[in-house]
Amino acid sequence: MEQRIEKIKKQLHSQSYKLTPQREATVRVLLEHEEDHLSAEDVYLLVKEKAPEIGLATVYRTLELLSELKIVDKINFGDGVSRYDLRKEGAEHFHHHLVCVECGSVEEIVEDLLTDVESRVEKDWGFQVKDHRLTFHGVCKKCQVETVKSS
Amino acid sequence: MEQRIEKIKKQLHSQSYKLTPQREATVRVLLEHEEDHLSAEDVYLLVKEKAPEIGLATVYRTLELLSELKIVDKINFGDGVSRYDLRKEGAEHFHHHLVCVECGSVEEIVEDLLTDVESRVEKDWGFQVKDHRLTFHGVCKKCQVETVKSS
DNA sequence: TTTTAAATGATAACAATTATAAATAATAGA
DNA sequence: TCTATTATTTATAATTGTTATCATTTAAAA
Ligand SMILES: [Zn+2]
Ligand SMILES: [Zn+2]
Ligand SMILES: [Zn+2]
Ligand SMILES: [Zn+2]
Repeated sequence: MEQRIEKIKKQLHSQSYKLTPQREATVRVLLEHEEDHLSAEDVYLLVKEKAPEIGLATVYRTLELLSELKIVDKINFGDGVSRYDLRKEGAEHFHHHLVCVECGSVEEIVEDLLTDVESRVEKDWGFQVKDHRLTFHGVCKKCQVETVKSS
Repeated sequence: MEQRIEKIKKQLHSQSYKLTPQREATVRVLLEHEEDHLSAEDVYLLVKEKAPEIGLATVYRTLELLSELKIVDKINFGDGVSRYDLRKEGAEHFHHHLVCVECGSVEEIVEDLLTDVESRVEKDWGFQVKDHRLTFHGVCKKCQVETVKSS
């Protein structure tokens, strides 16, 4: 935890941004909920628990800043809200998601499955890939079992 | 054109929906702008040109309906708007997109590059894939040339 | 310390989307 | 056909997520 905060602090400093108390509180919330996919509002409410004086605008600004520095990725699962997802330690690219259409759960795939696909895209379409967003929609393991049971 | 409208009409009827004049006008706009990625507002303005009496809410409802029937796919490129994209004729899955971070252009990949990846996901993660969303962010062919020129 | 710039908090403004209710059109039954 | 019922649409209000504004605070520089 502390190490990762320290690292993020350095990333901010390298672009001459400061890790203010508000920003640190926000980053801590993101770290403590790394498995989740929090909306700005979610983050705001969680940060408020430890630092009640923080404003919603500051949370939005912080998340925007962290996005620009590629510390978090902004993602949208189709409900009207943006969600903010910490990059995995040392990850070059954004990780992938499995969204269950039955229960709404979101699972993560950290492994980069797209190496081959991306070289094809570069070669055959002449498009220089910098990053990607890949989400699978389907039925999670748990819901598959449920379906079998109830049939 | 007429064939595809006829087909969509049947898809609607099969779920006991009607192809009202407003819905037809909306579908026509989508067909005429198949290469584009129109927002609800975009569609509304274009439909209004031929059927000025249509209301924005109707366009939203129609797009929602077409989404449910998998006639169009709703996609979000990270600006705050949903965009609506007709499924390619006979396509099983949603096609992919190449978004240029320089010029904002959006190119399409109709070929399904994910067959292997999806079978891995099914096998190794036990997730039953129904559909996907894949977008690459990077530099398009044209902007790569620009960069070379100006350097 | 004084000056300057950066960051914050409260709140207003904005834009996209959804909900509501009255009007219209289509459909089915008598 | 007329009537009743249902589906659909229009106009508009309400809601929601996000961004902009501005006065205030904090931190850094001179
Ligand atoms: Zn994630
Ligand atoms: Zn599930
Ligand atoms: Zn497309
Ligand atoms: Zn480009």
